[in-house]
Amino acid sequence: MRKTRQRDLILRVVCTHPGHPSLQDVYQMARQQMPRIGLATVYRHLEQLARAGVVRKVVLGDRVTRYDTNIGKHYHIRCVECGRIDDLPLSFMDTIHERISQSVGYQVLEHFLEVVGRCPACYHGVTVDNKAGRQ
Amino acid sequence: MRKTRQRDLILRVVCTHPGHPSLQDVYQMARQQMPRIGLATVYRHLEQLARAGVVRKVVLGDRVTRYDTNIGKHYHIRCVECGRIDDLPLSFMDTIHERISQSVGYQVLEHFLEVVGRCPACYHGVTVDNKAGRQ
DNA sequence: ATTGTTGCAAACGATTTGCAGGAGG
DNA sequence: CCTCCTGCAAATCGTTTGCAACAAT
Repeated sequence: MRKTRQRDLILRVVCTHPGHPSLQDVYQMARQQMPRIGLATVYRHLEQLARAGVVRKVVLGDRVTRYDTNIGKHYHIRCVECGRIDDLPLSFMDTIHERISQSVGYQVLEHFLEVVGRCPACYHGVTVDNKAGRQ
Repeated sequence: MRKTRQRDLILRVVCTHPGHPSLQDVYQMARQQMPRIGLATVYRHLEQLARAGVVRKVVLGDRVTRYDTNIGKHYHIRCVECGRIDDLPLSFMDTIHERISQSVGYQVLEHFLEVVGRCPACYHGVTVDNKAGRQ
């Protein structure tokens, strides 16, 4: 992989981002520094970063792909009103894999836990509604 | 809501189905009995059934909407190769809601657990590959 | 010079909506 | 006869891919 201005920018943007940026989020942020950058370029670099293990690709119930800069195994909570994502302070259940592969015949690869709710802001009626999405 | 031939058919089809049919699945099955039925009709009735609590709408990591006829709270396992879905023999964690709403400020509404793996058939190289989909 | 990378635009996959005509009550 | 429901087609939404021009080595 070559070193390019785009690559550097995307890496910088995604690593700087505190939260769980979606492809569109990263794209918008990148455009502020490089207005003519293409969505596909951002997409391909994020995929590559995910394959390389630098970020973790996350798909939740709202069907949006997000790239998590927190590599460690953990779960997420999503606000049904505004789309905000937070990490869950819940210990990762490593034992689940063995427990399951016994009972179902599956070879277990991974598992995801998603909690859905209303974030503090939305719960108190201050809904901002960046992006809704429910199931 | 009126009683129509389409409505009856869709209810019958979805309730008959043993598994976790997607919109497309129900559509295809319905078409066998009523070839000119529209996808939108199936979609709208399934949404309505979900709202009425007759079926449960489920979105997993492959982004496909499925309608689960098993109303009880439970989790799912998905085969990364062929897209097969099964219920998980894992007790539903009711305590999770209280535990979480304490630590994060969210009002917790619901939670989903998805295990991803390879089903017996695909694990043993007999992959049928109905529909792939990974994250 | 070679070859991987970029930007644009178009393809995709699945869901969701608009609307004129049709059927239920 | 009045509405709600239906089928068709088109819109949407986000992701993914094809490709000719471009830039890194």
